[in-house]
Amino acid sequence: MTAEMLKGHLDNILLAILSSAPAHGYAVIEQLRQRSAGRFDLPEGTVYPALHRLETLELIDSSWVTPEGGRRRRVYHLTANGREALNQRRGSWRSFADAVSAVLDADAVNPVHKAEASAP
Amino acid sequence: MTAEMLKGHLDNILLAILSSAPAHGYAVIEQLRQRSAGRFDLPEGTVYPALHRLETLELIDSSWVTPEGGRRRRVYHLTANGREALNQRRGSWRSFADAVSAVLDADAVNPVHKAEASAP
DNA sequence: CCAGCTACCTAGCGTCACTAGGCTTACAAC
DNA sequence: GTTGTAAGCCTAGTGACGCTAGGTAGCTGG
Repeated sequence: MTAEMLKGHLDNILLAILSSAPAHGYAVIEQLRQRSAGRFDLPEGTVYPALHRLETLELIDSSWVTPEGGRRRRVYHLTANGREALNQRRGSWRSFADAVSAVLDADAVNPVHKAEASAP
Repeated sequence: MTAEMLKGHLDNILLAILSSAPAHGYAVIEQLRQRSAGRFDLPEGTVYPALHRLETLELIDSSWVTPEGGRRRRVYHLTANGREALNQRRGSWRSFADAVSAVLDADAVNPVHKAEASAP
């Protein structure tokens, strides 16, 4: 699971996290860790800039919240645009994932039987 | 299906293509188009450098071949390392894809019923 | 007081797919 | 014969983006 793999997909999963409930950056990171069974354990330097990017794109917006006896946090929530984008991106994720799987599994579903299967 | 999505996955699908049969660059591009039902229609400027990269990593190697009445082509085929790497990468692809799907579909399996379900 | 956690931010780096261009050879049409 | 089109290969440069490394600040417990 290299770092490059995430490129182009980070925005999507961030939107997905925020679609369940508004959350601040740190919480987003924890949610991601949980929902992915520890496979996405992202550094802050990855997540914060991504959130800023999404806000610039107006797919999310933020508000500062100070919980009782806590320090202030920046809480993000999806905009209408964001929700729409998420649905769209879920579709293109499926399309992409299907395409990759199709290529990866093309003739190697069961490599042992390959010769057998492709025989006339 | 943006361009960024492919990052970190291109090598894997190229290895997969070459695992069925050796092929030259142009043929790899066509195979990819076919096996992905047109979703991967990659420019040469993407594929050739990637093939060179894989050769440097010794996951594939190449030989110049001149077919009857044709011009010479550079034909690539998997090395033992390449075949091993492919198996490994198939695993990490599944892991990655599962994680993304898990996050994407977490609470949005049926978004229409969400409000209903989360109501007190 | 200091360690450690929460919580936020950013400049710079390295990787990588893609753009845009160039080159050569086979084959068909005019 | 030359012009066009497709096959076939290559590479310098660009832009996007995740990550590293570093900083700031508040709260809690020993």
